[in-house]
Amino acid sequence: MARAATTSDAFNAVAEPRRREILVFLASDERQVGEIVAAMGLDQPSVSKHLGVLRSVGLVRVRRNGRHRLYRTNAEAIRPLHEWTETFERFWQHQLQRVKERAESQMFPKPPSQ
Amino acid sequence: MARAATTSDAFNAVAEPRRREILVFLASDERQVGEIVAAMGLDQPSVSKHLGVLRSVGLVRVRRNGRHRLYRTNAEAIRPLHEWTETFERFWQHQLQRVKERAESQMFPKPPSQ
DNA sequence: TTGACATATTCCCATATAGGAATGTAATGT
DNA sequence: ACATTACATTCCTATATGGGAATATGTCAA
Repeated sequence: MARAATTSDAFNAVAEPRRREILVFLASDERQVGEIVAAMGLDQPSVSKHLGVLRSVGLVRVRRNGRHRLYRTNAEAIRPLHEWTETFERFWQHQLQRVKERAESQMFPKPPSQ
Repeated sequence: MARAATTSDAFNAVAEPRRREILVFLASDERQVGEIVAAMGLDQPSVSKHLGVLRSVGLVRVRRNGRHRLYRTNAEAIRPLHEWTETFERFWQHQLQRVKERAESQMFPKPPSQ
């Protein structure tokens, strides 16, 4: 079997770095495609294709305005990723704790027991 | 150009759902490959290959013990994903706020101005 | 040494890319 | 109607995939 499609879910869609950039760029304001092209330094068809992927998994919303199309990030669609990563939060806190404790025991070594 | 390698970063590595399952499974305890195989219902070479991808981006750590290898999730490596998604948190909160306000204005419609 | 066990690696193949180039389509102004 | 602007879509190709099957590697036990 091949790799799952980029359009299969948000995890696959955001694996591409340019798509992450686009999502950040569109997070605060609506933008037309031309603005995204200018900001990303990609050519227009590439941007349109990335937007197509993002649209197909609900990561962006479009609105037509004359001959322009206004895209905006749909932050809600990023929540599942946030929540998945959050399940590991307590573990990396434990790991940091261990690192910290080891560092402190280097600075203030405990006397050998006995 | 083709899609970036699954081994190129954590974003690409976790795009595969079985790898996400493995990471969850290995989050709390060390496990040997055989246990992962049993838990995932994949066959052994597939699991080894997934572990190889996860290892190459630092998402898991291995320790050898006799003929076994003990894998464990390195939660620290998931933090960058968490932090990236976190940049959108305030936006989805705004969006929810707007949805909430619209729902409330349906229940308690404002009188038309003028 | 030989065999059994645990895991990794290699080879195979259908499939999906991302970008580049070219072309299609829809809306506007004149 | 026609040219122009703003996007989307299609075609192309090198490349990486994930699973299955087979095989290699490494470790222990007798």
